[in-house]
This record gives sequence, structure tokens and C-alpha cells, in this order.
Amino acid sequence: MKNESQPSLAFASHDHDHCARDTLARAEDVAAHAGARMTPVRRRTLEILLQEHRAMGAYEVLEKLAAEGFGSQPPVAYRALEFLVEQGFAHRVRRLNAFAACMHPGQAHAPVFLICRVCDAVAEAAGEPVRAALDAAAAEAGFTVERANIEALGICPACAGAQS
Amino acid sequence: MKNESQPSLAFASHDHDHCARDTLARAEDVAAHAGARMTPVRRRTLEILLQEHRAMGAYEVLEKLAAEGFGSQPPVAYRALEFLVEQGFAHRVRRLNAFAACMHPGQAHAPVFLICRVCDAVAEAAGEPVRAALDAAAAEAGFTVERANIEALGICPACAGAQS
DNA sequence: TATATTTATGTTATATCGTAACGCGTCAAG
DNA sequence: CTTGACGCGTTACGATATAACATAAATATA
Repeated sequence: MKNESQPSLAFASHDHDHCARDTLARAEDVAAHAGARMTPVRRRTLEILLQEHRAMGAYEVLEKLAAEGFGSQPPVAYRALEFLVEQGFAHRVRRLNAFAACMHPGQAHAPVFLICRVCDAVAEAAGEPVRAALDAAAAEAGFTVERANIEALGICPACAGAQS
Repeated sequence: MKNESQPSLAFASHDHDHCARDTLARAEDVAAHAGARMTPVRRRTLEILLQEHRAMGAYEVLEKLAAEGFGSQPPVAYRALEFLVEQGFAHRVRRLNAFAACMHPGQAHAPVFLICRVCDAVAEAAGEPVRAALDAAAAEAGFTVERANIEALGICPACAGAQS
């Protein structure tokens, strides 16, 4: 880990508790509709991601789960996270080997992750136009896109302002 | 590894030997201009990626290097690959934990990788419009993009045609 | 040229991330 | 109330990646 701090998932600050509760409720709703089983480990995993509100490694999530009486072995975390990603309740940020709660469960959307190389903050931006361009580029090659990972490394507003 | 086959990097077939030689020459040229040192391991690493013409894991590259008398430990491969990525002579495909030679060294370009989930083939598509959309989305958040990984998972033309 | 400085290579060792496979429990459908 | 699918937890291991250090080669400096 390059940085031990706990970067927020959004660059702008806001009421985490509220948005976490709200997002969890929406996810529960979507799951119910889809017939997906929101079990205790899965729910708690999503809650952890929402509460921390940042990209977390699987082992980091696992620690928290284990401390709360859930299983303590890697597959426990990986399976819960995989479920959340499949349902669209969380995203995988490959550059960081990490996972982050989705802020818009249920809404079809192309997540774009903006990762600050200075402070490691991660923000999820709206990527519909990006996705559209990607689909077009893929179509030229006869390729059909099902899922996409779009991750940008750069400088966040705070760090851009901070440097001399 | 999901698949033991060796998927081509481009969906359309072509003269690999020619394009590999040509691309290597261009990379050498760019390196010379930039003052970057194209040492034997680095050159050979790029040649391997070009010849194989597919995304390769670091350990896979390492095996080949070791067999040719270069160092046999992971850092040897990782360092050479890191150099190539920094110079823009290769790209990292994070979804596959792999590296692929860049087909357009020296030209500023946003690589977009199209990864077939059936046959594991990987194609590098032109991503200028995608990158433009990404830059715009980032700008809205006050974020400056320096590097981007854009990777799409889906179905390649061959596999789309093959299914019933 | 001789020496200092940087850069690259190779090594050992270890950290980090991820998955296969199996047994048990639970839950919902018939 | 069985049975079959699914989820959870475990052990064990595999795959990916990096830290730290010693040596050597290239480059810069005196």
C-alpha cells in the first residue's frame, strides 16, 4: 500500500452516514427485485464498503468481517465481493486491487474511477459518454462490450491545489 | 489462467514478423530520441511481447528471459516491463495481470483493450474519442488525467459468430 | 584518464492477492 | 419432510508483485 491514509471516495465531502444508509436501502431493494439473496455476510460487506467510503482491499474487508464473527479466510471476502460486483452493488478497481461500493446501484451506469496518484483518493465519476465512445470503438472491431473497467490515474483537485 | 491457448492480440490476422520488426525499430528510435536506455533485457522483453503478439504474464516473460541467459527472478521481468510501459512501448492489461506490446510506440494514443471472455483474445483498439470523453468527465470533477486504463470485456467477432 | 555518480542487473527473501476443493449447514421447492 | 441448490467456512495452495541489498556497467565529472 502506497499510502496508509484513508482517502474518501468522493473528492467533495458530504454526509456519509446518510448516503451510506440510502445506498444500502436501494441495493436491498434492487436485490429483492432481482431475486438475489442478500445474506448477512454480503450485506455487512456492502455496509463496510459504504461506511468506509473508499476503495478497500479484499483482505482489509476480510479483517473487519472476521472481527465481527464471520469467516476469517480469504474466500469469505472474495465471494461476498464478487457477489456485490455481479449485482452491480460494488465495483472492482483493478489498479488498486481493491473494491468500492457503487453509489448508484440499480441504475445502469459505466463507472469511471479517478485515482489520485498523490493522495490515493478515488472518485467514481459518471461515464456514460465514455462508455458510449468505448462501445463505438469496439463496434468498429466487431466487438461487443459487456463490462468495462475505466480507470484514470492523475491528480485530484485537492492535490493539484496543494502543490507549490 | 482461464485458458491455455495463445490468443492473438489482433482479431484480424496479418504478417506478425513484419509488424514486430517494424514496431521494434520504431520503439528503438523513440527511445534513442528520449534518451532512454534500451538495454539487452529490455529490448529482448519487447521482442518477446512483439513476437508472441498477445498479452503475457510477467512470469511467462520471465521464463523466456531466463531460458536465454538473463536473470531468472521476478524483478528482472517486472523491471523490464515497467520500463517498457513507462516509455509507452508496452501496455499493462490489468484485468489479465498481463502485458502487451504497444503497436504504436511514440504516437500519443489512449489504448483501449478489448478482451474476449470466451477465447481470451485481446485486441488493442484506437481510443482517442474514449480518452477525450474520459478527460471531459474527469474535468467535471476537477481531476487531471495522466494515464488511463480502459479495458472492455465482451465477445469478439469470431466467438460471436461461432455460438449456435 | 581517473574518479565519482548514477543507473541497471541480478539475487534472496518475502509480501500481497487470489482460488481450488471439500464438508457442513440452510433454505426453498416439490 | 426430503432433496437439491446454494451459501458459508475451512484448509491448502497458487499466482502475482515488491523490498532490500550486492555487483556491475554506463555516464558524468574532475
